[in-house]
Amino acid sequence: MSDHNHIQQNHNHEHSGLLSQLAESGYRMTPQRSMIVEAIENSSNHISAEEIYASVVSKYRHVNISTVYRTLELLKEKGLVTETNLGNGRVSYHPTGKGQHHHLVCHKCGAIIDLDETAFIDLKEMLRKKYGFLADLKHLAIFGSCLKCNS
Amino acid sequence: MSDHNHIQQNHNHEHSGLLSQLAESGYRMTPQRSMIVEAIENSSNHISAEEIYASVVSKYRHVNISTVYRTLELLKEKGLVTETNLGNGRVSYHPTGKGQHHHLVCHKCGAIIDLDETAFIDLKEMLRKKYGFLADLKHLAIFGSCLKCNS
DNA sequence: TTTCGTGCAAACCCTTTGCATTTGC
DNA sequence: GCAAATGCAAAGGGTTTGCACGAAA
Repeated sequence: MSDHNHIQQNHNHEHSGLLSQLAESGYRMTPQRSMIVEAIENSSNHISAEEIYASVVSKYRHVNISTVYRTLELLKEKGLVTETNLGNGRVSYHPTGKGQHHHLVCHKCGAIIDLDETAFIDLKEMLRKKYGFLADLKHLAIFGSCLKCNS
Repeated sequence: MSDHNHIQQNHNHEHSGLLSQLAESGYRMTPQRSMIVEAIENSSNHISAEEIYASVVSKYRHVNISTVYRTLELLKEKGLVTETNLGNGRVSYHPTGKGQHHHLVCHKCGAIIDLDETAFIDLKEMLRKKYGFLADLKHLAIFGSCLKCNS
């Protein structure tokens, strides 16, 4: 469920972008990091820590989920992935370089509708002008009910 | 910290509004519920489960936090309180009857700026028209950095 | 070889649940 | 008196941490 709305492709085929950027920052190249990064880059859209773990473990059984969390921590610090709270205590990750987008999360059917990054330009501008607040709209998820569910 | 932006008052002084509404729904009146509801209604703005618990326990030592969670569950079901995720894995509660508002959360200093419920009317309308999505904007928190922090 | 990264297990935080007891009505 | 609410303690889910071992540079 909730994946039929993800129509975003991977137009950007530089090999292991995130991985090479980690390496350039002086971090070591390990098979685990390589697989974790691959899972993130191959995900159609956003992917949770558990999903990354599942993907990696299906290749190498001996990977531990704490390594996934530690790698995500690194990637976040370096600004290479963006974290989005999609509700239900679930946090998802997305490579920053793939472009930002926003989420409309239907609390009835669980569908996630993606909006491109320009969708909230007006909102952002309003908040800046009125409140001097620089909204970090890489992270925005709005909850509600979708077209199908509020018929 | 983060409380200096809460300048909202309790203009609505009917005695124990939430409590009487619970009673009208057939639920029993207990000292625990009364204290929990009081803590919510007296909070300047939004209050977490732990904060409610702390407030109640300071009066009657024998209250248990599970009772707080169970009462919040009831109040949510009845639509008497609104739940807002202010980040940091912490969820806050607010009496629905006090009027809705939105939050700008500064991830640098932790300040929470309140916006009144009309602030996102345009946004809501845009989402409805463009996507048929009925945004539930009782819950909205936007993260970013505030005027003081992005000087 | 030496520092960094990993696996493992245990701890963590917040929230939920099962069950026996107490309480409101 | 009886159903509903509570306290307690234990479990749950997702995430983090300490530590000794293993692997990258």
